[in-house]
Amino acid sequence: MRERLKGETQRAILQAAEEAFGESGLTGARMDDIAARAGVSVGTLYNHFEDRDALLAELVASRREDLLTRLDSVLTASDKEPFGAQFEQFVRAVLEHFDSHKAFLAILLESEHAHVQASRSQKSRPDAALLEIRRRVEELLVRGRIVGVLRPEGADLFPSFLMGMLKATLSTELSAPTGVSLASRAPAVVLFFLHGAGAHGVEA
Amino acid sequence: MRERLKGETQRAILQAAEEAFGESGLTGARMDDIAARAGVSVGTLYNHFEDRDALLAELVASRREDLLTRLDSVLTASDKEPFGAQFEQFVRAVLEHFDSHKAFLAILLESEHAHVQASRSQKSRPDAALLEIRRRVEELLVRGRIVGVLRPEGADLFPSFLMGMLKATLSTELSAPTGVSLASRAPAVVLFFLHGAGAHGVEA
Amino acid sequence: MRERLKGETQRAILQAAEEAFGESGLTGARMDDIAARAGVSVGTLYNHFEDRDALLAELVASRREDLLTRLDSVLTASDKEPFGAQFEQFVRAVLEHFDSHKAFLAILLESEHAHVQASRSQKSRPDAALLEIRRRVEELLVRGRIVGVLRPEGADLFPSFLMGMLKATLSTELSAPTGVSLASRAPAVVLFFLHGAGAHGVEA
Amino acid sequence: MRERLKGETQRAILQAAEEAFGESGLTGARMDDIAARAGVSVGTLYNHFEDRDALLAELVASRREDLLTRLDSVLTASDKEPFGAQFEQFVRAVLEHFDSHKAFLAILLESEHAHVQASRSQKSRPDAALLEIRRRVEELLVRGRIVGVLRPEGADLFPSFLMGMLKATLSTELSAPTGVSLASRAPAVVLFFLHGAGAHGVEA
DNA sequence: GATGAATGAGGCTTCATTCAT
DNA sequence: AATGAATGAAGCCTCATTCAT
Repeated sequence: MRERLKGETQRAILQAAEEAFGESGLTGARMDDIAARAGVSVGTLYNHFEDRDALLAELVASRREDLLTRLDSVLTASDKEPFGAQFEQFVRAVLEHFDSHKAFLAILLESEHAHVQASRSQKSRPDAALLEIRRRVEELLVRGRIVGVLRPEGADLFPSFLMGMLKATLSTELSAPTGVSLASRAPAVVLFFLHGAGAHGVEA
Repeated sequence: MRERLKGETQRAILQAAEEAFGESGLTGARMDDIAARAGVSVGTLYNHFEDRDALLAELVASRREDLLTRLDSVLTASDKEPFGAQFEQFVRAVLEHFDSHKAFLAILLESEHAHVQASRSQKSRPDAALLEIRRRVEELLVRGRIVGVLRPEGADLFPSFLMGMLKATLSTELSAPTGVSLASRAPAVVLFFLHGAGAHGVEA
Repeated sequence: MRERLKGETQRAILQAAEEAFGESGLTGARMDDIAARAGVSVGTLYNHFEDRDALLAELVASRREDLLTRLDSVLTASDKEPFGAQFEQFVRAVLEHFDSHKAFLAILLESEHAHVQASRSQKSRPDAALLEIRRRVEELLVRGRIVGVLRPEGADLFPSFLMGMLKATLSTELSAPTGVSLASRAPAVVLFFLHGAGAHGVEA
Repeated sequence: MRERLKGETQRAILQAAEEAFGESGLTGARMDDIAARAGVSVGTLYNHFEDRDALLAELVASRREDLLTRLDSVLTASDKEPFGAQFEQFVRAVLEHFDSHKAFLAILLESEHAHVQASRSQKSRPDAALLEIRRRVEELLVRGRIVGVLRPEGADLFPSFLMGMLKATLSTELSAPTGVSLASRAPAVVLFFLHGAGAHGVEA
């Protein structure tokens, strides 16, 4: 039962860290603050994690795990469906995850080019989560091309564009919160991705 | 603020700051480092700028100025051209600016959600540059809708999507440099924006 | 304090502490490390000893006990022998003890001037062991003077010199281990102590 | 003249460090304390020295320099004198240095086996000073053997014994201060080293 | 103006000790 | 009596900012 307590503490710390990093940024979050939010003392943080970087790395890994598990199950479950349906479900799954982890994802976006920085350490690669999403996006789009729903010309840029659109969806909400769930925008994202913004027979 | 920029030292400091912020990030760049790069002492930095934030703000303002001047002249010059041509020139202008200021723009992207953070100060709003781009994007897209090239349904999301695509274009290059100029991707961006990735008679 | 040592756990802890203090130094040894070496938890350390200092004090007391018992029995047993023989046996006994407890004695030497420091506490006086040795040395040398083997001039410095030579013997071995037992150097120490390094008819 | 000030500060810091390390020991001395004694702030310590270890290393190097310069000039100056005279002057020079740097030397002795510890770092080897003294001792004693003043039997242990005696002289004074200068004990050290404690015609 | 040494608040981390299980 | 997670005071180090020269 001490085990359970330990697990609880660890979870509380990760939760607190998610809030703190989300609010204060990758470099701005302070260990003291995380400890206070988790209702423990600083020392306890270090009983569970090697150092600040290890804590951040673990946090990112844990949240990434959640998302990837989700995405993979969506991809698997909809594997027999037509591409359009699978695609929309995938987009929706990503946006739903964004809905639940807005603040934290903001810092992931912030850190996307962290390798450019000589930040506090090299250990953590928070942007790995985005890379994993991108990998799924690439696989999915390959399938779309194979089944003939996506055109082959310029297809190498499609993953980036879709990632950009997804990030922009989150980004816009973060800058100007509307309260509307991001997931509800999935159809609009899909529609735009497939047909663009041109006024040429979308309805066809 | 305008005439100050006349000074050679000023310019050198801003140039040094652009490099330092680009390499070390918004919170990582150090005044010592900037001074060293500019070939002056720290004290001199403070003779020219109130504090770190003012220096950053001035830097952003200066670079933004360049971009906006450029964008506005493109928009004005192509005002009589068909929407498609004007749109492509606009996109190209943005990407060309990205080409010349990659490192610095990386930190702009990084800071896009800085207001979420309780960063070192509130004074500087580095993301204002992106907001200004976005404003032009919005105006441009309104024109596209008016002339009937863009569809009205879902049009409120188009500016975000375009911004996302532009950022993704930069972002991809930063993560995996190809050496190809971003500007050369302008047509692909335009094509995707207008028609999407779908295989439904783009040429039609 | 005496019967406590009966406990197996006690003994294990003291043994672990001897290793830890020997390896990491008086201030460097950590309670966690001692516990781990002893195969118990930190809590257990505190069930057996008031605090870190008490543990160290007990350790030193225990080891000192061993040495002094040995020295006293040597002194008693050789009380009827000529001074030279007794002296050599004494020196040999000290060096044999050094042989079995090198690492720990290194930290005793380290701590010899601990009273100069405002170290972690005042409670423990680890150097008391050395003081006890010195007391025996003094007694022994007084006898040597009485029986006429040692000269009276400058005799007040002899105890220090002998202590210094004994420590130097250990010290040299610690810095540059030869594998030769310290005890085997006893005759050389005695010879030097009695006759010095001069080339003036030692054998005479 | 700013140069001069900088030099002054550095000297003041080293002086303060000597006191602090002398009083509180190698691991006990605190950067705050050193700063306070030097009349500067912590930050200033770090403007002059990389970190705590570098400060300590510099301190030791500086003091070692003083001593070695002294010893070498004594050795050179007395090179033509008979061995006995040169030897006594050497011993006196060492003891005089001990007189002026008691507290600091105490910590050097303390640290002599620091390599046994996994102390705060590996950078500083404070005991190098003692090694340098020992090297001079060895050279000097070789000369003594060559000129026939020292016997060859057991000569390999003589340097250690002499070092031990010198340290013991300091050590005794530290434990039980008499106020008498260590240098005044030089003749007694020399006499003992050459003739030992035996009552066999020292006067011869 | 330029200089750069000094400042000191603020952040990270360690580790002896406690105490509920 | 043993356990080991939690505690938090204390120490090291960083870096934006100041100011005497």
